[in-house]
Amino acid sequence: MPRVNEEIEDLLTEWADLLQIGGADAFRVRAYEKAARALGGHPRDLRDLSDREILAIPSVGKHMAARVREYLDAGTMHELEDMREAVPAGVRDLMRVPGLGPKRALLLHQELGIAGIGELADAIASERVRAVKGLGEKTELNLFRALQNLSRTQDRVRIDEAIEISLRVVEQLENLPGVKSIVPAGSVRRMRDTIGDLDVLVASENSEHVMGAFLEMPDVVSVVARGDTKSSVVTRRGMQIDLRVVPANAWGAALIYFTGSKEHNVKIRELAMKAGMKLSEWGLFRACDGRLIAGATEEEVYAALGLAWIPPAMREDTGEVEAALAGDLPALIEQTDLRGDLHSHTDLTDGIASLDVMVEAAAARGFEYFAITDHAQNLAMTGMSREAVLAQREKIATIQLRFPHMRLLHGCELNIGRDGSVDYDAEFLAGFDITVASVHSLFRLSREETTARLIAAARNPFVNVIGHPTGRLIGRREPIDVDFEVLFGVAAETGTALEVNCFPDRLDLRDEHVRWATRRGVTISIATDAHAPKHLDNVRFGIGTAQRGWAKRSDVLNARTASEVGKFVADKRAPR
DNA sequence: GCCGTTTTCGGCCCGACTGTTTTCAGTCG
Repeated sequence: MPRVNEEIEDLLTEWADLLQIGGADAFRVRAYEKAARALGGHPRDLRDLSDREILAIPSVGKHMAARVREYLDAGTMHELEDMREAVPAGVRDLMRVPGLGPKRALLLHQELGIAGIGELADAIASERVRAVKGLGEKTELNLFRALQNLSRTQDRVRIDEAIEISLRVVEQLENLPGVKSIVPAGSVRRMRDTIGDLDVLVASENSEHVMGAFLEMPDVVSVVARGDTKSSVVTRRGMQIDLRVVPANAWGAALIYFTGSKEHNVKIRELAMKAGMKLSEWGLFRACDGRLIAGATEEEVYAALGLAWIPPAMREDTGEVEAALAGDLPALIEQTDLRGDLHSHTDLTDGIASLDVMVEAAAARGFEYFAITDHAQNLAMTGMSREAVLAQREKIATIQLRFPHMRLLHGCELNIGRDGSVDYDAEFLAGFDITVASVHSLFRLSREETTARLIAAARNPFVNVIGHPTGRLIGRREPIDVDFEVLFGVAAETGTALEVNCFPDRLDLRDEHVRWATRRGVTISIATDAHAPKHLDNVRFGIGTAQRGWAKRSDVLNARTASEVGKFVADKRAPR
């Protein structure tokens, strides 16, 4: 169930859409959108705020505050109900079709009585759309394609796939004459967990070659837009790729613009405006005479706005601009800060590589320590018996001799039972250097039962890390329903770390939960859960997720030394 | 509808591309 903050965000966003369809003033619409975002992203639960505190939220004025209050008290916003009456259901749905905004959605409803995506498809099939004044054959064809694409790309692409596709585009274009720089920008650069479409930025004084090559890439099935500086294509699997070409002196400004997010861009453009400047992808200019102030690098553009350089992962307008203005941007965790990995598997359980191979792969990455955490006995089919555990421990002791610079930790991934209990008895658990405990079953329990289950595990003195705490599998399995505020409180109190699992289809905890957890004082473990040597490279996705959650080095367990990790474990085991 | 250490009224982010237009509205990011 979403937090009340998100419920209110959804309602005000819907309200903004309905206003837009009704032809309301664009700035009024934007006021609703801004308020929706401000309320949805507010760190505290709106139920816990006084009226005065709600009114103090930026972009929330007395009208919005009154609506929030009405919703909190009565569970409804009566004016919104009225709006819904006025705009036929389904018209708003039409706006999901790329190429259809509020104006055309309303036009299609007024002229053809269309009130839904299915009806739109029928109207296109019977060539009625082209007959509407202001639309035409081309528009009809574009809408047809957009509808086809919509069904194909319901699912966003995972970050790892998106990076791979971007790099293929880069490879095909980087050696063309005149290309000075080329990078994937957009949400890939911000390391979002899933990606809608790809943005690639090129620095070149002459866009002709690169544009031509882009439009003719083998994977391209249709060209959505083509221009001198900007083109968009759709690939065979339905992914849209935008290419933007700018001169080198605008590189920084364009990189900011094209990295986004949109909300971040709007925020810093407002900042520029207030300071008598104008920011666009072409540079930062003096408003009075249009003179260029900055543009070649991101750093100089941010600096001219009075901001430190903001890491791409933070650019979501969730407070980073304010933090940069105040000069207290956090120093984010970097991949180079990580000293080891605290979650990995071998072919003793469900990994595909032997202990030796995994250890060698970890050593090759320069780790100072490496925990082997194969599955505990209760995991059907693959879990380790006690004998297998002890045999592995002996083997690790032998291998350790070959790796004097990397401390091997013998750990285990425990299974959290329905009641929060884990495998083995206390005495046996005490033999491990560290443990990870994870939910591997019963993902659909109630929030109460799930929360109780996880806090019971967290209170176990022999549980050091909760692995992939929500169990989500992106695009395949919903997260378990847990009261995070309670879980984070207990994790902080008991000295239990929560994992940021680096698998690109997990990224669990996710970005916003990392931020919430670390704010509550929870330690996180950025762990690969590697089942093969190449999985150790997934750490960059975990780092991206942690950065999106504003995690600092001090928040991260495996950024500490081996002896500090040992102390983290010992402290929890010590009787209080 | 929100906001203000220049303003309580008059502003509000910026530019590219498309299609159906005779000069620009709509959409997108």
